[in-house]
Amino acid sequence: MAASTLTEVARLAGVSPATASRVLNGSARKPGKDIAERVRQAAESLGYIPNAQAQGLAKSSSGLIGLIVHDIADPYFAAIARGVQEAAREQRKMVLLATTGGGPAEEKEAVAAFAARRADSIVIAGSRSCRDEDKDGNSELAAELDRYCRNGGQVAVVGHPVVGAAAPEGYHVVKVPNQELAGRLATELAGSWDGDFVIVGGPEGLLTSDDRVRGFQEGLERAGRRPAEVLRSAFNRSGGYDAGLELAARIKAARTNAGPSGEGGPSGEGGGAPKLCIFAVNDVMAIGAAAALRSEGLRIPRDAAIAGFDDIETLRDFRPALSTVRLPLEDIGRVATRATQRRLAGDDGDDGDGADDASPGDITGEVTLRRSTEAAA
Amino acid sequence: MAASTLTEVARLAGVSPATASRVLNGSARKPGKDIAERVRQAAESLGYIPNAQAQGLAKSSSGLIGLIVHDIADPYFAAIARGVQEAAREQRKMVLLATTGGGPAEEKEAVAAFAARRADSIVIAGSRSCRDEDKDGNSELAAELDRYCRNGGQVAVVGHPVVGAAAPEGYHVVKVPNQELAGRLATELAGSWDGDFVIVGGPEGLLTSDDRVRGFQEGLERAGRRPAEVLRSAFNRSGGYDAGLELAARIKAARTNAGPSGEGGPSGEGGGAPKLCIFAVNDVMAIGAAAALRSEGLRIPRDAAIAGFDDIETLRDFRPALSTVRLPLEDIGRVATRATQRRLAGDDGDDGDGADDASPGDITGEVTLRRSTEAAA
DNA sequence: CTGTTAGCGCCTTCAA
DNA sequence: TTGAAGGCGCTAACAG
Repeated sequence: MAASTLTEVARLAGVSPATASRVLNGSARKPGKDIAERVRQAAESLGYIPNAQAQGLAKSSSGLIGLIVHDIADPYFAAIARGVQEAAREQRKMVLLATTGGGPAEEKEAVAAFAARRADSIVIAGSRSCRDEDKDGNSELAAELDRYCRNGGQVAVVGHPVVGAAAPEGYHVVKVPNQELAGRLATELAGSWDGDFVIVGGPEGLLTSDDRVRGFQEGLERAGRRPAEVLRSAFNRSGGYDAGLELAARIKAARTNAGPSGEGGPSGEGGGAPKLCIFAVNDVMAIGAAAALRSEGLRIPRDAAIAGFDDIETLRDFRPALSTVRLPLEDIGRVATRATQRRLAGDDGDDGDGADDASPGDITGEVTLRRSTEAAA
Repeated sequence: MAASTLTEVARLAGVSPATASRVLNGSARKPGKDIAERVRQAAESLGYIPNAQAQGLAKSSSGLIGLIVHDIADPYFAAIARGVQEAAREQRKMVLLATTGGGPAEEKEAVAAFAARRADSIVIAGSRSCRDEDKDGNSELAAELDRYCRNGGQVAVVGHPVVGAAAPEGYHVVKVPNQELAGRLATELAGSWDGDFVIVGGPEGLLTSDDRVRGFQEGLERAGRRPAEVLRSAFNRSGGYDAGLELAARIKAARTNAGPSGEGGPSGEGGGAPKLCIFAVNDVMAIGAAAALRSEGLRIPRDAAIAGFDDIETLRDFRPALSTVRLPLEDIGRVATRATQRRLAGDDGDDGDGADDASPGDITGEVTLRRSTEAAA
C-alpha cells in the first residue's frame, strides 16, 4: 500500500535503480533517450513520487527552510512569512513553520527541531529580548544556533543578532533601521505638532521596541523637543489598549484641570492643555491605544494624535488613517531567506566580525504621515 | 563537520546503536538505568540531535503536517494557520507550509510535494472553485489527493470537498455552515433595514462565495424581501473596492435623481431613495468596499450599510464597526488538523459515504451586528 | 536486557 | 552509458 519506490519503477522499466534515479532527477549524466522515456513512463504509470526523506538522507540536505515567528496570525509575521515563502519557492524549497510565542526557550526548541529535520536554513523573525529572565534562554538559543551553523546550517535573523550569539559562518543578520526611522518619524511629527509626546512602548528589553523608543527620543531631541515619557506595556494590541486607557484618563484630567471648557464633550480648542501626540512602537499597539481613547470618548486627532510603526497592510483602511513608518515586511522575509542561500564561489568575504549583513538590498523604511497626526482640529 | 550520529553516541557510551536508540527515544523497552544514563551523557556531550529524516525513513512517518493556503498573509488564512499550528504542537508534529494563490494546479503541486516528504497529513484551507477553467486542475488535484490517501495519508479540507474527489479513507471535510450563517445574517439585517440589499460576491464558482451568496438570498426570501442583486469581483480587498466604487456611483446617481435634496453633502434623510445595505462575502472585501464609498464621500451607515463575513480579528477596530459573521477560524484549523489524526482502534466507523465529517465539535458561527448596519442616521 | 542483523529509499562512487 | 555495491542514520525484528 505504500507509495511505489524507485526500485519498482526501475524494475518495471527493466533498468537498474541507478539508471532510473539518473533520469528521474537532474543527474549530471544523461541516460539514453529511449531508456529515459521508458523510465519516465514507468514512473508515471506507477504514480511514483520520490521519497524526499530518503533523498535527503542520501544527500544530507533536505530542501527545507525553517521559519520561526512569535505568532503566525500576527499580521507583522504573516507578511514576513509571505516573503519567506516566496523566496523559498524561488529556491524550490519548502518552509517549515514554528511559532514560539516569543520565548527564547521555545525558539531553541524550534531550532533543534529544524536541525533534526536537517533544514538547510533557518530564518528567525521576531524581536530579540535582553531581559534578565531571558538570559539563560538566550544563551541556550545561541548555543543551539551555533551548533546548527557549525554543522553547515545557514541562519538569518531579522533585526538583531541573537543576544550572546557568536558570529559563526553562515549566520546572517538582516538589519532593520528601526532606530533611525523612529527618529525621522519624531522629527517630522515635531514639525507639525506643538504638544507633548508620549511613547507607548513594549516591555523594556525587547530590542525592537527599545530601538524605536530610543530613536524617537533622539529625533525629538534633534528637533529641540523635550524627551517623551515612556509607558511600558505588552507588545500587542491589548498592551496598546491598556496604555491608551491610562492616557485617556490623563487627557481628561488635564482638561478639567485646565478649565472645564465644556462638559458637553471634549473640545479641541477649549482647555489650554497642549494636545498629546502618542507614538506606539507598532501599529497594532497604536490601534489598541486608539480604540481605548475612543472608548473613553476621545477623538483622534482632535483630542490626541497617534502614530504607529510597521504600516501593517490590513490596518491601512483604519480611520483616521494611521501615521506610521512603512516597513517592507515582505522584502524583509525575502531578503532574510535569500541571505541563507549559500554563497557561490567568488564570494567577496565578510567584514571580519563574522556575521555578515545580508546585504542584498538593505532594508529601508519610509515615514508615512497620515490623518491620525494632523494638527488641524 | 556533520552533526554527530547515533552510532557515535553509542560508541562513546560503549553500547550498541540499538540500545542508544532505545534510551534516546521512547521505545517500549526500558534499558538499564545506569546504561541509560551513560548514553544520555554521551548524547549530551556530543550535542547529538537525531536525524528526523532517517527516523522517518525507518519508521515511514515523518511527523510533518502539510498546510495549504492561498496566501499566508491573508488574515483569514493566518488565523487558520495558527489553529493548525497549535494542534500540530499538541501532536508533536511540525507544519509544512505551502501557499498556492488558490489555483488547483498549484495545490496539486503542493500535495505532491507533501507526499514526497511523506507528510503524515495534509490540511487544505481556502475555497474550492468549480469554474470551468479549473476543471482539469481540480481533477488532477483530486487524483493526487486520492493517491496520497491510498498510500495512507490523511487529508482534511476546510469548507468543501475537493471538486470531483472520491471519498477515500482518510479524507475528511470540515464543514463550515456558510450558507446557513449568511441566511441568518440576511434575516437579522432585514429586521432592521428597510432599503434594498446588494451582494458583493467573489467570482462565480468560488464555492465559499457562492454558498454565502445563496444563503443570503435565502435569508432575504424568508424575510419576505426581494432578492439582492449580485456584483461579482475579486475575492479580496481590491475586488471589494472596485465593487464599492460602482455602488457609490449608483447611490449618488439615485440620490440626484430622487431630488437634489442638499448639495452641501449627502443627507440620510433627504432623497426618498431607500438606502442600500451591502453584503460583502468576506470582511476584507467589505473593508475594501467601505473604503471605496468613503473615497467617494459617502458615509457608513449614513449613506449605506455594509456587512462582511469572517470577523477577522485585525479588522475589529475598524470604524464604523463592521457587522459580520464570526467564524472560529482558529478552531477550524485546529479541528481540521485533529481530524487527520488517525483514529484509534474502536473507531465507530464512518457514515458510509467515505468522507467523514471531522465531527470533533462541529463548526458554528455567530451573526454579529455592529455599527456599520445600524439603521439610525 | 542487550547486541546483531536487516532493511527503510535513494544517491554515488566504482567497475564493466 | 549502464549496472553493482556501499552507505546515509535510524529502527525493528530477531538472537543471545
